[in-house]
Amino acid sequence: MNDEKPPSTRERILAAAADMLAEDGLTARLSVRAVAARAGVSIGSLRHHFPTQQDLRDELTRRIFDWIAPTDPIDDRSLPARDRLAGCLGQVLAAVGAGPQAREALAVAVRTFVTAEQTEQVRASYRAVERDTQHRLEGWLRTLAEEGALSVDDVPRSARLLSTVVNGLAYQRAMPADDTLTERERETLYTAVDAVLRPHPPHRT
Amino acid sequence: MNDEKPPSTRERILAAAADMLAEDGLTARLSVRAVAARAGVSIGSLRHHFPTQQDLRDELTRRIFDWIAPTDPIDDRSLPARDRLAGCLGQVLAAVGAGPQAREALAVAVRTFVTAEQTEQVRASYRAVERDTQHRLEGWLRTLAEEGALSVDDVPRSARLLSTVVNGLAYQRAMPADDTLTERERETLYTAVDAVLRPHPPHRT
DNA sequence: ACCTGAACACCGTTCAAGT
DNA sequence: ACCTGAACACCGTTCAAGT
Repeated sequence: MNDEKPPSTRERILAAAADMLAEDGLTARLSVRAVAARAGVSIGSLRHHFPTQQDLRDELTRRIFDWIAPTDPIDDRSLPARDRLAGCLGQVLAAVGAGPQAREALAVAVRTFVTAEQTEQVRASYRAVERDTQHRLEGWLRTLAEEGALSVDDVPRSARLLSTVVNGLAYQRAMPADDTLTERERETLYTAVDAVLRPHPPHRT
Repeated sequence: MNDEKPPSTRERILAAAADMLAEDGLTARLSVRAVAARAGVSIGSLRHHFPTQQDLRDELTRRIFDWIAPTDPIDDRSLPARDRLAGCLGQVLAAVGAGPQAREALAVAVRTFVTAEQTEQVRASYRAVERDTQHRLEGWLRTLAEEGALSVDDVPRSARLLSTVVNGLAYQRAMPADDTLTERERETLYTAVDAVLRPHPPHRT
């Protein structure tokens, strides 16, 4: 059966932008004119579907994040430790969301813990959140420590670094960064993960 | 005695840019035309002294940081590389402050960039701040790379990790803190620094 | 060496006009 | 509703020309 539908203009625009991103990587310049030309669509038409250039980028990043990582891979021993740990951290970040959702998340956090009156109640709530995060991270790290990927003694300190990195990434996601910082985010995540795990677990290259 | 010297064009340009930054805060729009007009100088003249707009920004941030922290620990070669780098990051964090001051800093950042209407102006301002930070970090790392403390190829990636870590620490400083924050902060900072500098004993790959 | 401003090649957004 | 492209108001950089 033929369920091929002619791609809508909106989809063609998104596909064109995705192609450009895939080709040029981080340096891709997704200008109105370039994307419109690539999609074979007028500037006005692009603007009709995406009122601002940022709307285009937001939708694009939303799809990219949807496309990756639905499962928790810490127990998937078929993968290298670093990939499993990075996957877990990626899921934590997935909960933060991207674009407007990430901004909302940070705004809520700041409203709740920073600009709110600093009562003991507030402080306790934050400590609880912090502790949960720390426990979660330490759990993952202990799993990997049992496999020798790192020393158990390093678990708390490493968990703290990773939690700081995740906080930093969540912060950066909330900031009006450029289009898709996914690639750089991945890179930062892996740099942090490799800093925590034993140097060079796999011997192959 | 009169030691008043007529400010050079270069200084007038920097002063004009500094004024605009002081007036409008981080969202100040330091375009070639705006700065040149404010300084009473032509576009070409501005370009003669600052070949690119980023050169202007770099010099501006360099002076601002010189103003608040005149000594740069990176140049103190009597100390190990890791202590010098950690010292530089510590200075960045010192600007963030602690306690109420750190909360205020985060609140302002969120108000300015996150909950504010996401205009192109706002995005451009944040990108500029981000770029300035990145350049500053890369400058430090390049200094250490020349001494062999890390590879020049790793500089951009390492700078991004450190910038994420600093953002994460600034975030955590703003949150209702534990007592022993500073100690753990130091530890996290050093873990990150050691991750960036030549990892572990001289086991060459 | 320093300075000028026009010119160039971009950018994102708006909008009257078509279908 | 969807699409078009010209027009507008910016941007950073280049450059022939002046002093």
